[in-house]
Amino acid sequence: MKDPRLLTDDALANGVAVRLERLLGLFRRLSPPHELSLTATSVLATLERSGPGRLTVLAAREGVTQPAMTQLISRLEEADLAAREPDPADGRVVLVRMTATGRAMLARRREIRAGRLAVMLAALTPDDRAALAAALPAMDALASAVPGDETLAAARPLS
Amino acid sequence: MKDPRLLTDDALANGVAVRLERLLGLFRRLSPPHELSLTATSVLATLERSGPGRLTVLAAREGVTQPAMTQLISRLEEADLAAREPDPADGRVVLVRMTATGRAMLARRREIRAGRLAVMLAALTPDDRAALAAALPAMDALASAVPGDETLAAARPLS
DNA sequence: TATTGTTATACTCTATAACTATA
DNA sequence: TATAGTTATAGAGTATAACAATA
Repeated sequence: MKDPRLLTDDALANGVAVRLERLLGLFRRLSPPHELSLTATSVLATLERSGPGRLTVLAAREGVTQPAMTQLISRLEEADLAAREPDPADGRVVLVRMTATGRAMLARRREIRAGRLAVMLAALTPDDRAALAAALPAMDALASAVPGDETLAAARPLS
Repeated sequence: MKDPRLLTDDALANGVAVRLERLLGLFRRLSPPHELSLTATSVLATLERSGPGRLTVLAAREGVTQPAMTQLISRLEEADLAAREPDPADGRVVLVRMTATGRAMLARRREIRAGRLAVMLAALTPDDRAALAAALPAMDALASAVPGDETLAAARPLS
């Protein structure tokens, strides 16, 4: 332990896990209230980031069952936030895509959240803000390291 | 914008919000599956951090209604994770506290989560790990800036 | 016969409204 | 009369099991 800036892997994991737990609570309070479930929001975000995908793949990614995803997509479809499309190559498959309305709603929610977060960030010290800014790429790397985070089209339904 | 390390407040807020959104998904997948609801976990964590508190205050903090909290506490009590106590000073009040079992369960969940996170952190570059370690105090400051994050005993039921 | 998705049914969690007990 | 909490009832969201359609 020659370099005090570096923690052991275990200590860092504990530290990050604890902060994520607390920031999760913060995030929930920052988010516009329950017009949309947490999973629904996550599915829309996935569709926006990775493009249209199979229902089975979406279910595996969100950690819910296939029937649950069927119903969730039905609800999103009813609200005009997502849409089902047939797969020309395989008649059994349903491809789920995001609608323009869904994209707009996601953008609006993010705007509200960012606005509230900006108020809180303004209360931090400049050093803290700089540290957060410097950690953004690392957060991206961490989020991208999630197994199964390829494009939806390529991903398989989990072995 | 003389210093490239510093973003505008709005850009930083957007950046942090986007990362929190993605890391939230990561965190959900890292957590041991649904033996305990997200709100239940959050309540236990709050009780551990801030000590015993009123049911009304807990409800306000978690953003759920008072009846929902009544039922949640009943479930936690049945599982021996939390306990109700009367308030000697006011016969209407119920004080909720955490049990030793609840504390142990929370610790076990964190251990599992940290273990899984350690694997993912090991895949990052040393620079990324250092950036995350350097941002931990800022994350604490951010989480502590949440309005109503005083001790539960002092907090009021939200005006 | 295996795979993709849907339907049927039950359980958990939360909300709103009505109620009880204490201040 | 106001406040703290509970009970009653309804709805959203999820899981498991059984089913239909395509490969």
